[in-house]
Amino acid sequence: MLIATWNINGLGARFEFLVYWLKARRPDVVGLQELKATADNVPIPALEDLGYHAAVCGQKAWNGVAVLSRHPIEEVQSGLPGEEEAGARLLRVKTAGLDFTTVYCPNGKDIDHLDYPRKLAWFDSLRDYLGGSLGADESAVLCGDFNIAPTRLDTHDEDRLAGGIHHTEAERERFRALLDLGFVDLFRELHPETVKFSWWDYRFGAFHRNLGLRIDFLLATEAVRERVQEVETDRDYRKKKEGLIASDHAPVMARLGA
DNA sequence: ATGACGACAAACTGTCGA
Repeated sequence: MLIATWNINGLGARFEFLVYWLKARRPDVVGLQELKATADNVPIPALEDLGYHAAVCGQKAWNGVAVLSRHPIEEVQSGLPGEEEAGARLLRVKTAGLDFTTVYCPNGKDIDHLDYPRKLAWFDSLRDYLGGSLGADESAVLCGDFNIAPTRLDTHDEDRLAGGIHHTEAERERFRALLDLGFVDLFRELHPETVKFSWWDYRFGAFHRNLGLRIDFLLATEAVRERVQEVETDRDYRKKKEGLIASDHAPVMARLGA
């Protein structure tokens, strides 16, 4: 079974590219972020034709998350409780035997911006919400765009960027607090020393110079981690495909055994 | 190296992203 997370940067702009990727990789379950679309803008019949069920937590223009699954989906939670003002950023479902949550965590903009303390507070809310509802032996996945580079291995320039947005100790504490709930970072578990990014700026020729960040994660509980065979960043799909423009994020995928 | 890119809403420019 293949699970994945992907910030697609606009469902309307990316749908054809998304279909292309779904056909190529055939993931069983995928968490999508940054739909920038409402639920009724999601082309459900086209997804059904490809064999996917869909659950959507959307809003106009910004944010928005969804789960696509080749297995039936039971929606558990749409929106992070207490953080409604931050937008459509969390969706939790049961599918394929998993407690599967996908999140689009706030960016924060800059450490001097009002959005930065709001970002930290949002992570506190996420920890409190999950901490109160996560079963110890559960097969749970928490995936998405976390907008935090957890360690110096997860950024192209720790020396220059440390202390700035995505690289502050306060953000990194928030990330570790999620791990403390019983999650592990699947990519880092399998590749303790590997520098591989999941996001590259559209500007500066950043992708081709590999000036990126690893901010998209598949976190999972031990029951899932035991099943993991491989984890990879689908870097090839950060590239233009048949004239279609890619997202600025690459998908991150994990192969699970039975 | 902070400009370059791209999406979106609304309007042909501004805001946001990370």
